[in-house]
Amino acid sequence: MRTEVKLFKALSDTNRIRILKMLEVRPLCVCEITEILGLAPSTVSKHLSLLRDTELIGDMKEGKWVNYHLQAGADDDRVQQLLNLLAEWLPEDKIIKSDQQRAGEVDRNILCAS
Amino acid sequence: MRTEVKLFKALSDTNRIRILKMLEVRPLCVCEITEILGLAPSTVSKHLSLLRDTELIGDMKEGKWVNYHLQAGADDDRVQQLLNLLAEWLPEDKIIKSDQQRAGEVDRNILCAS
DNA sequence: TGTATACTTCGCCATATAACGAAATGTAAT
DNA sequence: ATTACATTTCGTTATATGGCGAAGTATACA
Repeated sequence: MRTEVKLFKALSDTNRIRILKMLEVRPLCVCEITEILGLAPSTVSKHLSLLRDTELIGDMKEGKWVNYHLQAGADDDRVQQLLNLLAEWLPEDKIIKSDQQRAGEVDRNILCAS
Repeated sequence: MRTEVKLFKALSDTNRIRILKMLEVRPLCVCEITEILGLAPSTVSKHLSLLRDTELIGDMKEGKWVNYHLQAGADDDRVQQLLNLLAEWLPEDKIIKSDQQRAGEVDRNILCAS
């Protein structure tokens, strides 16, 4: 039951839901997510490692950036089921829609260290 | 997004998951759930009202008892989707199996005020 | 009417969580 | 090498959460 509770805990935070919904658009690095959420980088990093612990997301190093992505085709069925649910949810949420649009537009080269 | 987060929060506690899985067997009153969980009645009552707030469960007064039941055919699709997921999950969990067996066996007339 | 029973509400305490900034780590570019 | 930058880790703080027992409410039964 530990796994299940951990999954639900991971999903029970507004900022983590926002992150997952952004990642539906495309993989993003920490500074892009940080910019969109408007939180401190350390805070975002913590949310991301929590999500990664549940395998809802994964990461890929690319030079000095770390790209986070949804764990498509996750080993754990439960992860996939929850991501599927979430993909159908919140289609009309204003914050989510705005986040997703920004996720499509942000450019890390302009954004970071500007 | 508030509703979604609230739903996930409701599900991110071991004892609340146990309650929902017990209620898959049949409706139960507070003292039955209290007995199975081994918590203080006030604690169980709090969990139940939190679950009721999300409409994952509903209640029906029956004399001096309050029967809680899963919200089958919930108004909110999301509630139904989560209950469906949960119904498939944890089929082999020892605690859940034991809880469910006890839920099938307990008799409030013997149990309460004994 | 009074007493027992089932449940809820309230106040309290311990722990968990989310936020931040500062410091540490690792990579790229000069 | 040195510097800059992206990210993580650590320490701290404020708030949220889950637990309990005591007191309150409501219903049934004597």
